[in-house]
Order: sequence, then structure tokens, then C-alpha cells
Amino acid sequence: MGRTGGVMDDDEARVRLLDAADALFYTYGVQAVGMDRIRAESQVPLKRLYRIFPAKEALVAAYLDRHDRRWTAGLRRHVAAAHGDPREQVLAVFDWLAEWFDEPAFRGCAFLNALGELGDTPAAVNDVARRHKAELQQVLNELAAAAGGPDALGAQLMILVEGATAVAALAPGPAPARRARAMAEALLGHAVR
Amino acid sequence: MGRTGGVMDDDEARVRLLDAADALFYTYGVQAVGMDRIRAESQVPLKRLYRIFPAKEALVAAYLDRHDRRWTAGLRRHVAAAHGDPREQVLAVFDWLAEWFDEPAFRGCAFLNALGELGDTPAAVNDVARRHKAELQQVLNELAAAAGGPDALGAQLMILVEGATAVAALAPGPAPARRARAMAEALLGHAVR
DNA sequence: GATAGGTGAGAACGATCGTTCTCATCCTGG
DNA sequence: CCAGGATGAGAACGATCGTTCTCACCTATC
Repeated sequence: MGRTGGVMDDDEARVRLLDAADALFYTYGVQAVGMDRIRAESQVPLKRLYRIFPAKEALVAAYLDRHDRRWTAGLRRHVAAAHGDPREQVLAVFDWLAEWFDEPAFRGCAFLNALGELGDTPAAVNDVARRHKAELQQVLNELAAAAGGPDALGAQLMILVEGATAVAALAPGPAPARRARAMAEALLGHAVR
Repeated sequence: MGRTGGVMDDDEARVRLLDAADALFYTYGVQAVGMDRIRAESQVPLKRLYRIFPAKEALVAAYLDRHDRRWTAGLRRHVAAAHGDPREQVLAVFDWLAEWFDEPAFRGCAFLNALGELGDTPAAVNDVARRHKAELQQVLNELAAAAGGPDALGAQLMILVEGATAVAALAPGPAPARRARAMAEALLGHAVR
């Protein structure tokens, strides 16, 4: 059948392509990275690349989709590992952001970057970006509700998360996350009274 | 002398080029807009275009520079026109953001978009983006100091401004600005006690 | 009114990119 | 050992882009 473990089966090729796409598209932007650079970084021949992803647009959409899944899963995992107190879980969001901002490869929100670069087309990019932000908003809404905050708390946390990310995009480092964390603490304090 | 009012002198050509660059680069992204599209929109011949801006990079830098100056001046004007109370001036920032988010052409922060698209090169883009954010931070610091807030207030307002802008980039409309305004009100309330 | 210099419109050029095609090579089944 | 189908490496193709060049035309001076 040929898929019993040859030199590189399609699944591994797909992983390597998405690894290369993630590293290159996120670092340099989508339009600045050509398919040949993806091929060089992934070591997957062009022919196979185009068999797995029939066009660049499909690769971009798959990159954003996997980036979204990993990002949100990382956030959820970090939050779940936090101390049981729901308020601590809210604050854990910002601790996780601080770690993210400190990564050398950090370059802001991949979805806002892609959207700013590509505009509304192709629609797949827009869809993934919107889905990502809706998912983040839902995580924050759940945490806000568990912490007993008012209805607006989820949306307020969203502004803090996005604000810290945008500020860190121009001046990387954990400082914006810590500031946003302090603001979230104030919001939670308010919610209590 | 030739500059006494011919059909179109270089100053007018420059304005038309920057108008076209602003509309097109901001809406569609820098890389997605070719020089010929700038020529078509501005009605300035290519030859003249390249005499005024010797390369696309120079046009992009000039576009971002003028965009920055207009944006910051608009903010300062709106803030200055607000009620004399320094706290009202802080809140006026978010009223101005609400108006901005409601413009049909709104597509998030032009500088973050350009930075996300182009990465660190060319350096001119990076410089203008950094200068823009530093200027915004200074405006907010001044307002925070005038309102008698703590040292951190300026940086906190920055996170609110950037957060509202990022959220609005995916879901345009004044709602994020209003929410950020409410959060700023809470910060000012805290600062008072 | 003739001429020289600059202008506008668009063709042309070289590079790059997304995508496809060629062909030598290799692995598989008989 | 041999035929054949798939694979990999990279050339090739068509489109697009940034930039430059051509050339007819206009304008302004002597």
C-alpha cells in the first residue's frame, strides 16, 4: 500500500509543510514567503506540496487553522493548570500571554497580521481569523462567568488581551501582559463588591 | 519657472499620490497594491511618480508618515476640544476612537498592519510605526498626568486604546471603544481615591 | 515660426512568484 | 531480471510587479 513507513509519507509531509508555513508565514508575512521557500524549509518536493495543498491559499488557511488550534489549546491548558480559584484562572490568561510575548519568535497576533496583509480576500483567511477571535472571546466569557464577574467582564478581558498583544507586537517582552494582568485584577476586585 | 500654476505641479502631484497611497495601501495592504494602481488612482504619470518618490519604499514610508501625522493631530484636536476637565479629556480619546471605528474605511491600525505585513524590513516602516506608537503613548501619558492618575495610567490607557482598535479591526463599529471608555472611567475612579 | 528641453502615455525589461511539466530514477510486482 | 507506475529535482511557463526607456507631443524662448 505504500503508506507503511516509507521515507516520508503524506502525513509527515503535511506536518513538515505546516511547520515550515507556520515559521515562515508568521515571521515574514504570507506574501513575502514564496512556495519555493516553503519547499526548501520543509524539504518536501513541490509536486508533493501541491498534491497535499492544491494552492497557496489552501496552505495559508491550513497554517492559520493549525495555529489557531494550538494557540487556543495552549491557553486553555495553561488556564486549566492554574490554581482552582476562578479568579486565579482569569489572571492565568495574562501569565500565559507574558510567556508568549517573551518567545523570541513572537510577532503579534498571526490572525490580525494575516488579515491586515490580505484584506477580506481570500475568504478562508477571514473565516479562520473570525473563528479564532470568537473562540478566544468564548474562553474569556467562560472564565468571566466562573469568576462571578458582570456580563461585560468577558468583553473587557478581550480588550485587555488584544491590547497587551498589540502593544507587545511593537515592544516585545512580558511587560504589557503584566500591566494587563493588573488591570484585570482591578476589574475582578470591582466585580466582587 | 514652470511652477506658476501649470496643469499639475509637483506639490499637487505629491498630494494626489499620497491620497491614493493612503486609500489603497490602507484598504488592500501594501504588497497587494502595485505602483500602476497608484498611478491610475492618482492620475499622476509613472514618470512623475518616480521623480517624486524614487521607489515604492519611499512612497510607503511617506504614506505612513502622513497617516501618522493626520491621525495623531486628529486625536489631539478632538481631545483639546473636549470639556476642560482633564478626566473628560481622557475619555474623549475613546469617543474619538468610536468615531474612527465607525468609518466605513476603518481597517485597524495602519502601522500594525504594515508591520505585520512587511516585518522588520524596510527599516523605514519600522521607524514610522515605532514613532507613531511612542507619540500616542506620550499623548496618553500627558493626559494621564493631567488627570492626576498614577504613573501606570498612561500605559494602561495605551493597552485600552490598542485593545479596542484590535477588537474593532475584526468587528468594526463603536462598541469596543465604548467598552474601553467604561474601563478608563473605572481606572480614573480608582485613581481618585 | 523654428527649435530644444521637458512631459505624458504606455511599451519594455528584468526579476519574482505561483503553478505545471519533463524526465531521469527508483521501487514494486511478476 | 524486467516492465511500469510513481517520485523527486528542478526546469519551464505565464502572470505580475517594480522600474526604466521610447517616442510623439507640447511649451517656451530667440
